[in-house]
Amino acid sequence: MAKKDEGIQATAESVTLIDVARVAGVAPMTVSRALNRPELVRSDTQKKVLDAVRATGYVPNLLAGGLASSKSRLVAILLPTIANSIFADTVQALVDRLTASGYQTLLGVTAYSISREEALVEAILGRRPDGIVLAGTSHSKATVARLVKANIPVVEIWDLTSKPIDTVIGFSHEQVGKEVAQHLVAKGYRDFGVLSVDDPRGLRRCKSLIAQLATQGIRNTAFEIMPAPATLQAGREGTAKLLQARPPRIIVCSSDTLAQGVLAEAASRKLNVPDDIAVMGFGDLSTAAHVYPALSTVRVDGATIGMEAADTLLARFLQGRTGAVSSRVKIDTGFAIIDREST
Amino acid sequence: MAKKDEGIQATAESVTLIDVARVAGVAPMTVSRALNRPELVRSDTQKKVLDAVRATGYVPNLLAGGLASSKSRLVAILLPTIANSIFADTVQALVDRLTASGYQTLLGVTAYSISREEALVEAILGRRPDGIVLAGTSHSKATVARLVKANIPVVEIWDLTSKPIDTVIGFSHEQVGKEVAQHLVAKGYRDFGVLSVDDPRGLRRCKSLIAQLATQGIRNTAFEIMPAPATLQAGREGTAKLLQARPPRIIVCSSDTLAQGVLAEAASRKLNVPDDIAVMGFGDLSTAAHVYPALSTVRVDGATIGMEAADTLLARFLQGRTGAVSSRVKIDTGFAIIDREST
DNA sequence: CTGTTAGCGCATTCAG
DNA sequence: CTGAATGCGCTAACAG
Repeated sequence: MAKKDEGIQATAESVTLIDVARVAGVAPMTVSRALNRPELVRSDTQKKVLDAVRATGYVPNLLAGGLASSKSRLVAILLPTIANSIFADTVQALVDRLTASGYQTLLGVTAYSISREEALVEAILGRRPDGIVLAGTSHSKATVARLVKANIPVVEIWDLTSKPIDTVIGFSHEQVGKEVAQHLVAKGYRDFGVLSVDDPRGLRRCKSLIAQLATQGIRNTAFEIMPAPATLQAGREGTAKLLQARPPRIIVCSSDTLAQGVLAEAASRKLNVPDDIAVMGFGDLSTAAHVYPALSTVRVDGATIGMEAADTLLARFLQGRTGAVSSRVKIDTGFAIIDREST
Repeated sequence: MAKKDEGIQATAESVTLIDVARVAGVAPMTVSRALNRPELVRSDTQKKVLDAVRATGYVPNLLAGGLASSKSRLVAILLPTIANSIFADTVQALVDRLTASGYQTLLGVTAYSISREEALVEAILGRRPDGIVLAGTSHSKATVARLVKANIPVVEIWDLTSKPIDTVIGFSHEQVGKEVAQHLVAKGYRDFGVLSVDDPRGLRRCKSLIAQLATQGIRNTAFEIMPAPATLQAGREGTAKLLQARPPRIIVCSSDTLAQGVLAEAASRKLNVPDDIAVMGFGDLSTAAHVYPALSTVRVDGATIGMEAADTLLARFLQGRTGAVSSRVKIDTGFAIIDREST
């Protein structure tokens, strides 16, 4: 490469450890130690090194470091979506905690597609992350195989399963559906409409609810499925469809966003909630709660899921490469039915 | 779990290029080419390689690849927050497009803190990303210096400045404030209340609005600043404060979330919008628009910003390492005032 | 079209 | 506590 030639401006072709060592008057290895394990270095050499780092504007090359140490200090997070996200709290908590411990986060968006997830997992594994967090517990065989082979901590979140790949943190969507059904039947409801978007976990909640209703003798439940993503508009349209058939006494939604659409549609039809028609959502979107005091919902603690996931990973990292010992941890974060009806 | 005692189970200590080469009966370099530039390889060798890859379960180590080629195929994105995010559309578009072109995205959350941004930039630059996207145009000197020195494409989004580090894509927050003021004054409003959260860009919009009002002879504008993040609750409380002094004819908010709070508070006080009190938001949150047909707002096209940012980066990547030639591109994506008042 | 040689920048051994 | 050798897994730049 041309040394001075046209004298392109201070392009400073990357400063390396060696440059710093030269300036500090020590061996490269000493610089590395001063930066990564300061406790192994005398404080005066430490100072020399830090001065040299500042003087040179050295930025450690983590690719090289990772390659040499096979520790990337990277954690990958795979989510269906970030727009309109009930995962926002989870991600925020996760990223916060990991960043505080010196880990960086690689973000992948699967768009609810198992094949996209598969491609992403492969691409991401190439980056040799120290850990990976996946939303959901339903993955392709190939994905699971790769994950297992990668031999790193894997945390599946926002769901529960009897056979986690490694660790799972979340709650049972079937249980949500079942308990909501029981709760509402106990309150006296008999005539249900169910409105869901086409998202796997939402559908499972709704199907479980319908199944539970059936076991309690309620079989005439109308079920409307809208294409993802959940929007207010989808909620309104779905409501219109449910109402034009045989108006149910209560509409249960797969998410609060949808539920808000129901409320908006109800308002525009001068239907009173919950007296004319009751509405149950999911997710405890704070927006919804404040604007619609009558909206009942199911609260899930997204932030806790994120924190637990981060802590699980960090604990694993500390205990070092434990080999392929999957501990198969299962944490049920639970959920709470929030009944906001004034009745 | 140890199957063969000390023989830890099929830990398959990472398959490398060399293993694949051996299986395929070719040189390592040929494997590399078959994977990265298939057009340079005969199709039968290509096939042998792919078979070997499948047989071995090889996953390329991108750390090593990046180190050797000084191309990481990584793009970093720095945002103030992802919760309650008006950035969601932007990120979605950005990630989608970059992923489609084989780039992965590293996510950093700055929490509106310039010092956190500084630390994050340093950490992220260590990963040698091929490009970086930052929200905002206000950074510490050290951050800018590092970014310039890194000699990679830098895209600043969601704002505009006369001195971009490299490329800037967004709109002028001062202009938003000014035009909103002009618009509302032209409609006859004289008595304003302004409600903002303590977020730099939101404050700039509000201050600009107040300044413009002043130049038009309106100086009695009440200004309430709530701590970030913007929540519905903050909107309600801020409204209460504004109303208890001298109720304004219109309340302008730094965001739609806040505006929804205003609307909720107004509703609970039986105030009619926009007749008793008008409300102007920012961001065109679809939720707000559907639920409150009377909420005026400023629409910004987040998805376009994301797409433009991705395209800018991809174009730069294609044209190769151009050296330190910062083209200083400036793209004004504009904004639109949406007046939903029935008047 | 394919193989060979030589690092990329750092951390893991060991010595001293 | 510090230094020297060695290689992580891959690709650029050449040769053939």
